[in-house]
Amino acid sequence: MYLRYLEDLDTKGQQTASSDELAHLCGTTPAQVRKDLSFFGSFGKRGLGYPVHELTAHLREILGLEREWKVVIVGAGKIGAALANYRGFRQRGFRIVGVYDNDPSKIGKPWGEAIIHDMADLAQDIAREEAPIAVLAIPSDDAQDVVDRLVGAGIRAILNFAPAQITVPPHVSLKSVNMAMELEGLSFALTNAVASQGAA
Amino acid sequence: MYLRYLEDLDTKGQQTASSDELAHLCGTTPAQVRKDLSFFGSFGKRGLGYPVHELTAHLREILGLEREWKVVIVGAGKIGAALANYRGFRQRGFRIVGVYDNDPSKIGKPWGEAIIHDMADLAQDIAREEAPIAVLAIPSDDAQDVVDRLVGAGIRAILNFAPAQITVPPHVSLKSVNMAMELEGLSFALTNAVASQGAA
DNA sequence: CTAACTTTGTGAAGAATTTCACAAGCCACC
DNA sequence: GGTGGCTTGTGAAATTCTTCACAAAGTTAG
Repeated sequence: MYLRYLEDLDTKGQQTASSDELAHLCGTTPAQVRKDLSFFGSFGKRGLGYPVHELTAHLREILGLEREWKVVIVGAGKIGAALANYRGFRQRGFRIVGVYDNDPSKIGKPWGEAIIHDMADLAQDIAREEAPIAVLAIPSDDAQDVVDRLVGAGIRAILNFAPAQITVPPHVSLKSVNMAMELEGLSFALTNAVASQGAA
Repeated sequence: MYLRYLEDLDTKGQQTASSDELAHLCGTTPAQVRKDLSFFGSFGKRGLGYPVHELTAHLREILGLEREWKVVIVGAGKIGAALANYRGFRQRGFRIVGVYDNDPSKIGKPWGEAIIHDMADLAQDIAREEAPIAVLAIPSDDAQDVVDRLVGAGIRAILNFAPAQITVPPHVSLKSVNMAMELEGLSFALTNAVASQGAA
């Protein structure tokens, strides 16, 4: 999150930013900003603040964004389409090297710049391309099954959009985004009128 | 999350579930499950566990899912399409009452079951329909602007898919989902090879 | 060069969350 | 009815996370 705002400031040409300014932008506190950043090193200059451009580079390095990551998208439905078209991925160094589906009527059809591949080829393609990241945009029922195949093919990280709980071995990283669950969280907030404001 | 698994168990016909079993399913600890549930009341039976069907109903009530929520989708792009088509919403009591865009070439076109409306009508429609929830699927640049209009029209909760930090007054609930940021989290995990497994 | 002013980095204090551990309650079986 | 085996609910302990507060270090002005 810090990176996002620092990049903004950088393009605006701002040289330095104080923890106070960053905190205000990110909706947190100056002390939190300083603690967070100090975890990775001592980037700031006392009396002046943090050097925007330099810190941006540092964070990109820490996050591993200086290299290109190959990504496969599994599932050529609406969510898959939204993800494949999303410019943010390419901009940030995530290159989509393949889109896969098991629907015969879709296989071979063009899909933006890519072509939809048969899911049967998934394993060997991952192994050959050495794509470490997969984005899962398929129905829940097949999710765990496909995950197991991905893991078997050597995938190292999965971003899961299927509304299913899936399990992976400890050496594989997993993040799940569940849109229905997010809405349910809002439903709870409305029902209980707590006005629990959340920023992210 | 507990609700999701309890529903699964319920359809499987399971009568009761222990905190141990729920913890295993959800990837947490039995003590955590008990603490969480006890926050809302005393649902379990000692020696036996939690009554699956009954607890499901309780949680649905707590989350406010017994009623129907009207939802508007703002932005008829790929992400909007994915969301509008997503069955999980309807299934869980979220009814999409309108889709809006400001692109003249899209306005009036059919969109699944609905028709794309002009964003200019957004405010009055929200007020008339009394839709309390909006899903934001538009480019970042317009996000804060549209949010302000939604708030002015009386929206009470926003689910934001635009990769922008937006602010709302305290009486409005906000959740943001940022797909690029999720991928960056995975990039960090891979780069630092911590094998930090995350379930959600 | 000095003095006044800023801002970081970080121990220590404080707050929140998670885990532990165990009494109390429930069931089943004899 | 009593006994043994489970499982919840919950104070207390342990851990983690956040905030405070201030010395150290840098900047600017004169």
